Amino acid sequence: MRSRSTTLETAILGLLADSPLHGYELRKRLNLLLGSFRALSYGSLYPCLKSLAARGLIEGQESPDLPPHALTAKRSRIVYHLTADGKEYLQSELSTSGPAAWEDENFDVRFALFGLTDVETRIQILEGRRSRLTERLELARESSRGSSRRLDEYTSELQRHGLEQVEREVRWLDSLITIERDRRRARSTGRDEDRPGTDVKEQG
Amino acid sequence: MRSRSTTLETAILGLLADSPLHGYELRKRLNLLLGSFRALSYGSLYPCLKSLAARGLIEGQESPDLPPHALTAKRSRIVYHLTADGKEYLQSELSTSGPAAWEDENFDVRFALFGLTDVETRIQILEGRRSRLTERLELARESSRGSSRRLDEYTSELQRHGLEQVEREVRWLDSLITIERDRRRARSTGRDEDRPGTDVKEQG
DNA sequence: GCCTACATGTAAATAGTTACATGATTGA
DNA sequence: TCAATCATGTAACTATTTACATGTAGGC
Repeated sequence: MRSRSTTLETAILGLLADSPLHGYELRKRLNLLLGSFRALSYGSLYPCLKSLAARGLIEGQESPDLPPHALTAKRSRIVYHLTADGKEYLQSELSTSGPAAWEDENFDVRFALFGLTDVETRIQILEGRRSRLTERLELARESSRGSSRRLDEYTSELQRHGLEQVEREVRWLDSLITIERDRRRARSTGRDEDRPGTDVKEQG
Repeated sequence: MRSRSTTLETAILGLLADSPLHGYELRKRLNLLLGSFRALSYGSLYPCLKSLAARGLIEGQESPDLPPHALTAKRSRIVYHLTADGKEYLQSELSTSGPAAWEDENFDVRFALFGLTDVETRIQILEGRRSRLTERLELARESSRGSSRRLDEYTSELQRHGLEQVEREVRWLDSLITIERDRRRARSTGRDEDRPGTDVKEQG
């Protein structure tokens, strides 16, 4: 119970907001969610679930219903669902748009949960992320100019490639920002509801 | 002295192979080397230097020479240089090309030190890295096909973007592999020396 | 006088992974 | 019967950052 990563906690709460799940299944979804590689181990997942349960944000109950074709119950699995406190906490987390939301460690998870986030917050996070990346590009170019000794062939190729990847991500963000701004506009000219998220996810 | 990351150690030894440096300066170079962002803190650097010194791979001495315009010595700085053991160790590290060399944590450092690595090893690392990435692409595509429930709009966009970045890196590796194969060919048809690296870095 | 950069270092906190321990179920 | 997948969990280890502690030197 020593780790208290908001990243992992938010990801778990976000998935549980969709449907109740047990640890094993949760892990698979999490690995799918977070870029499909970057495996998360049980050693971090289960302690985190315990911690969330201890704080009353989720509740677990040993699965009562047997799977369709099973004769006896499998190894008892603990299905977790969000409590009212948990829902409230998740919504308050998802409505923040400070620097924490667009740093490397958190951005992916926050983006993956955009379906539960309102348009205004989505735009703020995307713009924050964008300025974070352009700031990096500035620093990198500045330090490569200011550096007295010029770099080794391979080192400079590594840097060039790194910068290119970041530039590409900035363009990706630009296209996303455009889309979200259009959505905001469409929303304000149409119905003027402002409930978070509910009308954003799934339209096909 | 509790951390023994080969990544950081190799990076330090690689930089010291070029010229002796003190910790403060070493950190700046390290941050330049490793993609120009991803700052490394003193809290990991200094303990690592101590550990390397304790194992006899590097040696530190309080700077004897004053900077040109100084009246008194600045706060004593400790300039580290590679020992004979350190050089040997570094060369043995740089001649390995196993999976460890192409995993995420190590690849960048190994690539940045290609100037001290021989052609054959360079090619093996690049090819290993390439197959590691294509393996990931396979897994990701497979799991997205096999997944029963289709993904949320934002989640699938995140995945699409992630896959695109990896695909791009594969093409980058392809071009590097081509270059290195040409070099190997040029080398074998020309002079047939096989000393590692010395004739690869700096030709302008 | 104060802020920035230089310079070295330690202790505690953070965020995980790996290896271990246990055991049921399913299919070849 | 043997391996793979399902399922939960703990202890030890790895690697790192953050905050602290200390002090010098140069510019405004």
